[in-house]
Amino acid sequence: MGLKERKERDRQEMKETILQSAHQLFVDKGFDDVSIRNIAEAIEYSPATIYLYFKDKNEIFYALHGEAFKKFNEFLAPLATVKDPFKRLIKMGELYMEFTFKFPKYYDIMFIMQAPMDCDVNSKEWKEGESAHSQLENVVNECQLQGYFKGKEYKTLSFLIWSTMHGMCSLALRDRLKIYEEQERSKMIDKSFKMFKQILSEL
Amino acid sequence: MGLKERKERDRQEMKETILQSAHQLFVDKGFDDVSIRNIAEAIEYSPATIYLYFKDKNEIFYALHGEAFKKFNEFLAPLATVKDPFKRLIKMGELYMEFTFKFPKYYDIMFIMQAPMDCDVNSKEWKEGESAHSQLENVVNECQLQGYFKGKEYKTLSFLIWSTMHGMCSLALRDRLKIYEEQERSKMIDKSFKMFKQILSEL
DNA sequence: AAAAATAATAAACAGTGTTCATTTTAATAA
DNA sequence: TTATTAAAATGAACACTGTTTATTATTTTT
Repeated sequence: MGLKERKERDRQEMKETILQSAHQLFVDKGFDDVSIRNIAEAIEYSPATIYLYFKDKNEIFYALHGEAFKKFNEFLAPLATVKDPFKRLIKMGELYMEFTFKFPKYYDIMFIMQAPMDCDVNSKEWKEGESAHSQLENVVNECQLQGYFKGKEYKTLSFLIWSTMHGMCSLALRDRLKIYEEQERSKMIDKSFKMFKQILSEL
Repeated sequence: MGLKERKERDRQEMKETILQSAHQLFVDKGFDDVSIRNIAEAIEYSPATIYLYFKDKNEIFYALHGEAFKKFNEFLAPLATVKDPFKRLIKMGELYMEFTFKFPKYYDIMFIMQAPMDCDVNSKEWKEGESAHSQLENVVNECQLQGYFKGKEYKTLSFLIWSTMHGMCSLALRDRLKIYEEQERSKMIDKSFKMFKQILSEL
């Protein structure tokens, strides 16, 4: 009687196949430059078949969005070994930045791209994203227990820290540093990040 | 003998007409959702005509990009009346934020959208953008002369300040604050901006 | 083996940016 | 004023896009 189950398994496998192809193309070219037809061609199915497994391109967006956050959370795994909360916060920033420039297309989909309105706040993809964020809030909170960031609301400060990191990363990714000389440019991110860390340590 | 000149004037007028239509549509719908055909229809010309005045859609992007920065610089005009450099810096941040949420489509094109690689660094559109940025660096520099931000490179700090403002604004514009409760969300930007101003004052 | 259910697809629709041969309009010369 | 030349505008096409639907092929069930 394992028929229904096998059917369901096949279905999940097909979804997985589609997503793997989408993933591959997407990492190379970015979401907007990958068409349904591209994905279909890669898996040697017709474009219409994609629509039997995903409602529309947005649904693929969300799947990749979730995948990106999962990858991001894995990327943050080394944090577990850092006991001191402030050091962990700093390390977190460093990993954030490393991830950004190592997987720019993922960063794009995670934080920059116009995300479709209708997202399911209860999906496991969403939880994956929430996890990363609460990890930040937790470490900031822990810092406060150790005497850092006195008199500052940890949630607000967390958002401010995230904003700063995101600002630097997204301006770089979206080529808004051309106001700086070629040489200056590459070091601007490093220098400002260094300054940011210093400011945090004196807060 | 003013024939060549009139021709050139007509040409500029037509470019202006196209740009005005593009502008209007764009402010409503955003760049990606405005097609060449939309613009053509609005000015009652054929789509092909647009290409007699603009090389491609990117060239229209740049024109609007320049326009946005011009508008932004005008928006910053009130700064001239603020003598104290630190107060001026704060006011600049407030205007930056106000501009962002008043003209989100412009902000998008200025700082978020993937800008085409081939931009002319010597164009007047570009200078307009540079002006806003050097205004920031100048005011930060002036702050230092008054004793603020001791021991910090003003250019680096300027970028860090910009990054923070951009981070908050762009995360909000791109709907990345859904991790916060509906009620909390609307106040998060205000609270973090307030905290940022406080941090700056103690730097 | 026939009937019912499922899966895959070809073809079409309405849209996109862009190009080019053709036609219309305007300026010049006879 | 008319014929010729130069400029401006366009219709139609190309190669794409996301998406839908009627049709065909494949399984599963009777």
